[in-house]
Amino acid sequence: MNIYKTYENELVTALKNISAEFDTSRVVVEQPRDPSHGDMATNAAMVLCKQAGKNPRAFAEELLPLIKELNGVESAEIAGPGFINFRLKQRQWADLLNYILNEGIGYGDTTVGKGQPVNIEYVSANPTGPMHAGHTRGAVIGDTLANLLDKAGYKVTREYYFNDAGTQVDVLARTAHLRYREALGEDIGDIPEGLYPGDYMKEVGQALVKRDGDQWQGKSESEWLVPVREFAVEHMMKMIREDLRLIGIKHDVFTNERDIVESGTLDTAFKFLEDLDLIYTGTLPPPKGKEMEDWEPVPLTLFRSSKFGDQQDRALKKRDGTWAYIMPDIAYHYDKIKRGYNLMLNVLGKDHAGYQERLEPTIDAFSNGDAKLKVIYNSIVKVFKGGELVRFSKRSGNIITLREMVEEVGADVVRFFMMTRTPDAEMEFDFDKVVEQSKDNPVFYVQYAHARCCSVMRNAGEMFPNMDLSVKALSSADLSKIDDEDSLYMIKVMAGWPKMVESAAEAFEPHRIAFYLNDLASAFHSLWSKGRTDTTLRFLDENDAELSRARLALVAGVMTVLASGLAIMGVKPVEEMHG
RNA sequence: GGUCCCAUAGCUCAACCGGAUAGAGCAAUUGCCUUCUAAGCAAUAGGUUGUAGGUUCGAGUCCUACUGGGAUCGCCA
Repeated sequence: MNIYKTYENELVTALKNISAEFDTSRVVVEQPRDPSHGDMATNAAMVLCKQAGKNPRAFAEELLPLIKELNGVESAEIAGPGFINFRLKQRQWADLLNYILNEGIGYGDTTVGKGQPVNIEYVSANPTGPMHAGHTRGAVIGDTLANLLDKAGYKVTREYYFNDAGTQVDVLARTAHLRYREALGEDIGDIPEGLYPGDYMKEVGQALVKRDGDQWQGKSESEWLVPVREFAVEHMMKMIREDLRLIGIKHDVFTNERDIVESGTLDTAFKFLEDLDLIYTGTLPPPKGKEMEDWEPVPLTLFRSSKFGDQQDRALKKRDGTWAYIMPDIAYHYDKIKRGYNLMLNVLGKDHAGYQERLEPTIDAFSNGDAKLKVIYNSIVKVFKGGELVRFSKRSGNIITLREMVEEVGADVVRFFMMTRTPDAEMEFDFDKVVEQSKDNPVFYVQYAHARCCSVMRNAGEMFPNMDLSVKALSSADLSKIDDEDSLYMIKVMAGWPKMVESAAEAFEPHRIAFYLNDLASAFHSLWSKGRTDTTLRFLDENDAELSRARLALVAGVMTVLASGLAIMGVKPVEEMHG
């Protein structure tokens, strides 16, 4: 239940009673930024004044009685350019709190997704090494977005796509074979240029020895390449899945390029485009603004993407006749559409800019315009350690792994922190700051609020040993006793949760949840502190069990909403803080 | 050169399909721990939202041009 939406609907109904002609699509009821403006505000007069042929304030005068008659409205007034602000009776807020307690963790669930299947692809790193800091942000964004859309009523599939066929994977196989020889006791010296130098490859070699013994030793590459490659890919994927599990990420579906090709999906997709006369043989113009020494015009198999607004047509085959990288991706999205996804989200690094635009034409063609791909690009994370920028370099093997991050600062910090910026913005992850100055890390602030709630409950248990502190029991408290301004404000912040879920889901912007939780925690910390100086505002009053019960209901509500939000973030709602 | 993204307080960032006096945290200054956990609270200060126009009841948000920063362009992935 979104209380603002409820009032908006009631208001629209009332407006239609005045005149069925009104276009009320832009009428909204929302929470004013400034609480002194009241509980709710509507722009109805300003939006409709033209249709009514009146000036905004005069029209607002006419609408005022309408507002005052809405259920539970205590007062209403006109402000600014024609806003109508109104306040609700205490009872409305008490009822809302009761509702929250009854909904529990499911408070904020909405149906805006209408059960629509949505495919969220994220991480999708190729199996050539462990997860590192650079992968982490996209992983967290994707997973949080999936949680969010799930709560918003979509049918979510979390998908991982990897390439197990390209040159990168052959390099992996060669590295694995070298480490395999090492594990068999050969002195391999330094890892040659062009192979993966990381130590994580050692265990691959050892595992291969364990499985296959020395049967690949001294054989030619053509003999061992395929089996070793397969083994190494499998091993890497296992490693990646374990890494992701460290931050609570588990994909539903893994799809690989080889399957796309071998199952014939790629050929089918290509033929589909051919049949639509979108494939031809031609020559591309030389790339602009870039020195290309080895460029020469060659006839290639091209896709008429320019017909769909692309800058130029795209090559689908290389000059040697093999598929260009884009073709398997095209086929992969063809496959997604065939699997019933009309909404496909893809979380990618910003270096993939243009991916959406390159794939959109084919997606339009495959789905007849019904399917939509939305790529969420995220900027890089700069990792600082010991005051210095850590550069990622696979070559040197000098990478900060996801595992290291989790071991040093914990999964909760990693997950929450990654969500405190819009995906677009670059961010800095400073190990020292995150550990030393906890104020720099909002996850503590939010978790602390939850821990404080738990603390109040524990104290209540001591003060009133016979009181039933279950959420259900507390919801029967006399909530009319909650009438101080700060407590009511607390409820109003909670009232905004369903709307936050909806708007964040519609915009595909999960980071808003983090900011909301911060606000919610802030309201609670403030309320708590009021009780330090003014004992009449404490949650617990030894001499008034009923009042205590009512206030504990409020605390339980805060706990519930915090837990509900933290669930989306994939962060644990802790019961006490340590250290 | 084309395309896309970004520009908001000293720093890092918010601002809910365009709403009222643009908000937090950090850094600065000042109060609050015999009182439900001070990883907290309260307060002060800090702004021509890069520049110039436009659209309208109303613009940080939309449009145009410009300035500055980043990414991208391919038969690479």
